[in-house]
Amino acid sequence: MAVSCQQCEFCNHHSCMHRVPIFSSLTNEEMKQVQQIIVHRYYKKGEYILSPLKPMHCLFILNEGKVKVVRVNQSGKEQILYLLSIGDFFGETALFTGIPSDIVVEALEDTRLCTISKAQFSALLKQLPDIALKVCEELTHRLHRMETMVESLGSKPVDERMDDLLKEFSKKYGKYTSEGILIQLPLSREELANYLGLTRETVSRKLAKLQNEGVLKLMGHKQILLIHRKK
Amino acid sequence: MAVSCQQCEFCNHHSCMHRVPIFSSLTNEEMKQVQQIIVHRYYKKGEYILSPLKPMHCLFILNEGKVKVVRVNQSGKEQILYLLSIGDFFGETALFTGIPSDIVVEALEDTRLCTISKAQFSALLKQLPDIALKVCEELTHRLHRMETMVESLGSKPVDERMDDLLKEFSKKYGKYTSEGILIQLPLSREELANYLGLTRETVSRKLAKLQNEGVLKLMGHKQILLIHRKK
DNA sequence: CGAAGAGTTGATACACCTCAAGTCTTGTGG
DNA sequence: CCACAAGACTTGAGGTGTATCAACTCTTCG
Repeated sequence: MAVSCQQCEFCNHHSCMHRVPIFSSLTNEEMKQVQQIIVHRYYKKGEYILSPLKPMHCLFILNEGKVKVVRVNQSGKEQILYLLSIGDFFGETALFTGIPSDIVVEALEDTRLCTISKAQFSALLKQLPDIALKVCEELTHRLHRMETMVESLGSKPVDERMDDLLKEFSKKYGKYTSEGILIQLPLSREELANYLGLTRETVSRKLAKLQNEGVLKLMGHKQILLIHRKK
Repeated sequence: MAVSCQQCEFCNHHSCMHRVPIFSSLTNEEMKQVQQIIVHRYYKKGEYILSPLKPMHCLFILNEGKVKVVRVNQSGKEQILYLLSIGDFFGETALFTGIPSDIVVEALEDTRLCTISKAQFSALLKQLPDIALKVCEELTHRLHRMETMVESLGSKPVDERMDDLLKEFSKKYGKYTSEGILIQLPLSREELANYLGLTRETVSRKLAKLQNEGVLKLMGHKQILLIHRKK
C-alpha cells in the first residue's frame, strides 16, 4: 500500500533533491520551495505504481529503488520499455499531452518516490523556466534511448541484442570482482524476454550458450558473472 | 545541393511560422523576432540533410516536403525511426545532449526547412520560456510514438504491424475516394521493410496476401487502395 | 525442509530470411 | 507519344532460428 509521507523518517528531503537532474540547476532557496510541493510516496516490491486502471496525473521522480515501465498489449503480452533508477522520472505523458496513460509501472524493489501534481508542476515550470530546459534534456536522452531500442528490436540479430543487454546491465547493476563483473539481475528470465522481444525459453538457451562459451557464469537465478575479456 | 535562402521566393516567412507547433504560443511580435534568426534551406528529393559524416548542430523544422530519419547499423542495415512532415522538427539530440549524431535524415521529396543554430536556439529558449514548454510537449509526443514502436517491434505479430502501418499511412497519406482510401506511398517496399523490421520480400508477400483477401488493391508501386470496411 | 515458482531442456512447427529468377513500373530519351 | 532500359517489385524454393508445447529440474523462501 502506498504511504504518503510529507514529513517522514525515511528521507532527508534536502539531500534527495540533489540527486534529481531536472532540479540540479536550482539554488538552495529554490529547492526548498520545490520541497514544499513534493509529496513522497512509498511502494513495496511488486506493487503497481501506475496503470491504465489507476491513472495519476502527476510527475513521479524516483528517489530510491527500481521500477519497470511496461506496455501490455491486447493479447496480454508485456513489453518492457524502461528500467528506471534513482533520479529518473516518469508520468510525463499525462503531464505534457492529452494521451491517456497506457503504461504499467511496477516496483522491482521497495521504492520511494517524489510526486508533484500536474497543476503544481505546471506552475513550477512557469516560475522556474530552467527546469523546463532540464526536462527537455532528459526527454531527449530518453528519446535517444528509445530510438536505440527501436533499432535494436527492428534490425539487430538476437545474439547482438543479448550482448547489448549484458553490456547495459554490467554498467547499471554490475560490480567488479576478481573473477569478473557480477551482475545483480533486477529481472526474471521472463522479464528479460519481455525486454528483448523474445520468449523466456529463448533467453534461457542464449544464456546457456554464452555460459558454454565461457563468456559468463550463471549463479542461481538472480546473478550473472561476466567473465573478464568480454564486455 | 542545399540552398540557403534568408529571403527567398519560395516561402512566406510569416505564414510558415504558424504551422510550427513549438512556436504556436508566440505573439506576432515574437514571431517576427524568431524569423530574424531562422535560415531557410532547400533540399532536393534524395538528398541527405543530416548524417554522422555531416553533423550540423542546429534545430531543423520542416516547412514543406517529407523526410525519413534512419539509423544505419554496422552491417549496413537501415532502421527507419520517423517519417516527418510539415511542422515536425529534428536535430534535438545535438541541441540538448552531447550525444554525437547517429542518424541519417534524407529528403523523400523536395523539401524546405527552417534551421536555427544551437547557440541562437539556446538564447531563444531563455528569452521566450514558453517555447521550452512546447518543446517538452513535442518531445513527449515523439517519445510516446517511439514507445509504441518498441512495443510493436518487440511484441506484436507481423500481420498486426502491417495493419498498424496501413492505419497510420491512411491517416497521414490517405485520400478518401468512392472506392476506398487511396494511399500515396512515400516509401519503397524496401523502406517499408526497414520501417517494420522485415525484409522487402516479406513486405511484398504480406501485401499480396492482403490483396488476395480483398483488403486492399496495389496500384502500381506507389499507391495502395484500402478497400472500405477495413481500416 | 518442503512446496511453489522459476528456470531449463528437448522435440517439433512454422514464419521469416535468403538466394535466385523472373516480371512489372516508371521515367527517360528518341 | 512510344519504346526501352534500369530499377523496383514479385514469386518460388529451401534453410534457419525462434516460438510453442511439454516434461523435468533447480532455486528460493516461508
